[in-house]
Amino acid sequence: MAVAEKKANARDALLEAAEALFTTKGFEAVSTRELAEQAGVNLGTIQYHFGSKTQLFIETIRRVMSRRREQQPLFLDNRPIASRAQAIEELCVFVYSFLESVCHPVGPDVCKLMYRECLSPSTEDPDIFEALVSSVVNEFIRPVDQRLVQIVTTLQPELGADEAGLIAHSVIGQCSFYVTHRPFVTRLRHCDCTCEPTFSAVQRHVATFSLRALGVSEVEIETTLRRLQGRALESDAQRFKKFSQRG
Amino acid sequence: MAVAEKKANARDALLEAAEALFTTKGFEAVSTRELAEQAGVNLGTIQYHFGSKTQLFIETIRRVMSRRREQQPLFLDNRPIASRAQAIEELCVFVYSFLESVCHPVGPDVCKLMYRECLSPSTEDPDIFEALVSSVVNEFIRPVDQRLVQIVTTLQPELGADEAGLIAHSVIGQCSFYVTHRPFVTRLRHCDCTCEPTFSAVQRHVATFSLRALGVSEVEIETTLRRLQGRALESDAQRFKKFSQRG
DNA sequence: GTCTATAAGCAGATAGAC
DNA sequence: GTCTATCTGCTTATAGAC
Repeated sequence: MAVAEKKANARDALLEAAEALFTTKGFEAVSTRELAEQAGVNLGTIQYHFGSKTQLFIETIRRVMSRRREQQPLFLDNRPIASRAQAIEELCVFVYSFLESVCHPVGPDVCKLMYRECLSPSTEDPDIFEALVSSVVNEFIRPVDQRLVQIVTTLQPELGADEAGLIAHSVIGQCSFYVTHRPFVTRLRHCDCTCEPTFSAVQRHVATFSLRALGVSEVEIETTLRRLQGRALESDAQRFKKFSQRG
Repeated sequence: MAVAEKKANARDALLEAAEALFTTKGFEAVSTRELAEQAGVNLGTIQYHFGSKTQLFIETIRRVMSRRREQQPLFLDNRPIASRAQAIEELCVFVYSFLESVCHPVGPDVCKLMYRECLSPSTEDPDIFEALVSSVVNEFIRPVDQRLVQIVTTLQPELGADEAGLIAHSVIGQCSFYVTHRPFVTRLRHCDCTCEPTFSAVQRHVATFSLRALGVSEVEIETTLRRLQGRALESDAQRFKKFSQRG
């Protein structure tokens, strides 16, 4: 489509274009001609700098995923959790921020990339599969999982690692549902749950549902949500947006 | 690959081959030549009977999804729920059976099909998108959602339709997590959660987590799971397998 | 390091014989 | 209704001039 942006460096221009095209359309659907045109470079440049379309894709995955990690320190900064009340608060902040980050990505949509590519035939290439899985796990899933396990074991210190892990899956699963099932839920409910006013209800529900399952009382939940209202949650979302936009 | 099965009818042979190939490899990754070869028919037969590869794919989606619905009446037969105790039991049966059906599909893997195709560029074709979304919602998501809403509103009759729907999302989201995140969780946990002995722990966890969030007491949960152990859950899984295999 | 030109192959769709 | 042969357009990758 649009071409002719200033290019400092053919290699970097290609990586930029690859990021934009691969994350929106997927590996198979993007042709090398399209990549070259978007980057404003010659077709042969891809072979010269990367050797193949596959290798360019792999480098793009690594770049995107490692940037994603830098962009989400907000609810993952592993600030120590001193009290039960703080753990409850951190879980709320986590759910609100994580849902925001997966439903309304500001940069490239890494969720779409990982779900699409992990099911698509491109992953029959073992190089692509390995790059995808290791990048996604190290830069995206593991930090999220670790933070959740930290929160959960503060709330229930008697829990083993396996049980805490399963609880982390339940929280992540509830959130990513709205990404993986989005078109189907939109049709089913006749509204897009990732848009307001439903989105706020979704955030509140996932936080509440998870806290109830963790044995937190209604009073504690209400108090925390009211305390956070208009303060930490919003400021955290703000911080996320600001941080992401400068990335 | 393998060819030369007896073909009663070229059209049916093509639909059979299309089901096998499209569900395992996806729309883009299957060529018309491959389809014709697998079906043991001539290449031109596809155009003659279906007009295009796209139309053959759409008919395949409809066929697969409507068959899927017939295969899962077990936890969706909408048998009336008379008591709170029965609602708790039905939720357990639902979670165990639903997880089994999505993690260990006996026929074509409809989950893989829907998640892959819904993110892939094939859905830029509005005909494919419409066929996919309406089939998935009508034959797969809505029955599951309705059953869950029925169970949840028995447990908490004061709930509105929106809140009950959000709880249904939470249950489905927890289950489908193990499908959509399977390769990543396998790497993260160094074991495949869809295989024993972890799979049983997952089933038990999702049921317990959801019931706790619905305010069901530990005693009620324990009693129900113990009662179902070796009886309803297993027999329901058996029924599912038997029913599916004859499909 | 970047360019043009082209190779080699596969895609979906079609024309026309039978 | 099924076949063969072919058309047109696309893909990735490469060879060689500059």
